[in-house]
Amino acid sequence: MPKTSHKPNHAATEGAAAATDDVRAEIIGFFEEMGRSVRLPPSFGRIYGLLFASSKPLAFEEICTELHLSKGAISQGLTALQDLQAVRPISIENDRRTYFVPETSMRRLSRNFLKEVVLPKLESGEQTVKNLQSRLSANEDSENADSLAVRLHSLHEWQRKLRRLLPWIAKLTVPPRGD
Amino acid sequence: MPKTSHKPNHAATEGAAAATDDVRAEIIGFFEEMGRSVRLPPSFGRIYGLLFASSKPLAFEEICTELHLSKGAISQGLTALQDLQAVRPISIENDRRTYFVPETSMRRLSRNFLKEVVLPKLESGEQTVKNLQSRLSANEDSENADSLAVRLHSLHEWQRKLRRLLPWIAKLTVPPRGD
DNA sequence: GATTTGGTTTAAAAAAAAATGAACCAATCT
DNA sequence: AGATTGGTTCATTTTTTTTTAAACCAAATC
Repeated sequence: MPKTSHKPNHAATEGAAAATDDVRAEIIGFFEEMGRSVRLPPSFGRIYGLLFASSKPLAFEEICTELHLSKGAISQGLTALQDLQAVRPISIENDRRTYFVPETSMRRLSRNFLKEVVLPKLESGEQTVKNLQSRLSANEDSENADSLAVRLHSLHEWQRKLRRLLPWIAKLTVPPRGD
Repeated sequence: MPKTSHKPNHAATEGAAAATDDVRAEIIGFFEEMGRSVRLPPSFGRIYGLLFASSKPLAFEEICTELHLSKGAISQGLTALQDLQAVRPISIENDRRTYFVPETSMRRLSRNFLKEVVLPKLESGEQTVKNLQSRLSANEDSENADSLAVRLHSLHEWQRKLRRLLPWIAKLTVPPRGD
């Protein structure tokens, strides 16, 4: 099989398939960019994009060759995406390889992301702020301790609000009567 | 004046000031990390953090020396932060230098951020998806065109929902009755 | 039990992002 | 006018991140 990425197809559907390949490339780019904005390496986004654009599960090897990426990159990418529950491995009869399908529910994707990456960061931030506040009140003396206390308080408020809002973001839903 | 970063202070407040400096360093680190998670270079977050931790406006030069960063870095950082409206320049009587103060309202900060960075990205994404959908329906033939159409549709829905939710995120408020 | 297949781990190379520092500019001061 | 101050720009260097590729492992096959 040649390495060039177009699939074999009838003469009749040839042009259309090429167009579809175009679309697929653009979807891959789209998810690369999406991932980028939440600090995933390009390869991770591209892997997800390829799976998203594919109508059937893909095996490790296929992903490698389609994306022209090394086995190492794919392995790392798939592991991370599984951790985020953005892709799921499935096994297929009489085939030793594991295939992968994308999580396509945007709702579940965002819920997992918030839970796995945003929430931990928020929690550690809350801890830091609490810690700073108590350290600050411990030595109540410096000229600017007061203004700092005010600012830390607003930070604390903000964290509280964000935490309350998080579930709604996860669902990407505006609550009843919220319209 | 020595380059070491502790300020001159009375013997009585010496220990406390050191502790306050500690707190300040940690705040700087906190914002460095915050910035990082929205893809700002470390220096940008640190500049904001320094201003946030300071009770009075700081001049360009002071920022340089406090953070041990080059003039170039500070200049770029301040420009970007001003674009995001995360810091504001102020002028002071009989002083040629411009001083800077942080925007401390977390609400305004998040509003600006969403408007300046999230919304544009969302809009360009919407455009891409629309474009892909029409290109896909143009050649209605490929075996997997259907499943792709379904997926693109869910992507579209997601964008629509996110757009509706954005204002609530900007305000970091759970909508009325949303509790 | 040797070999092939499917995949992981990791040191090293490549690429990308960030910081530096020197040249530069525009006000102000002498 | 010349020098100084406050700051910007941008080519170069440094640091960090990402990818590669080679060594490795475990399960299945010969």
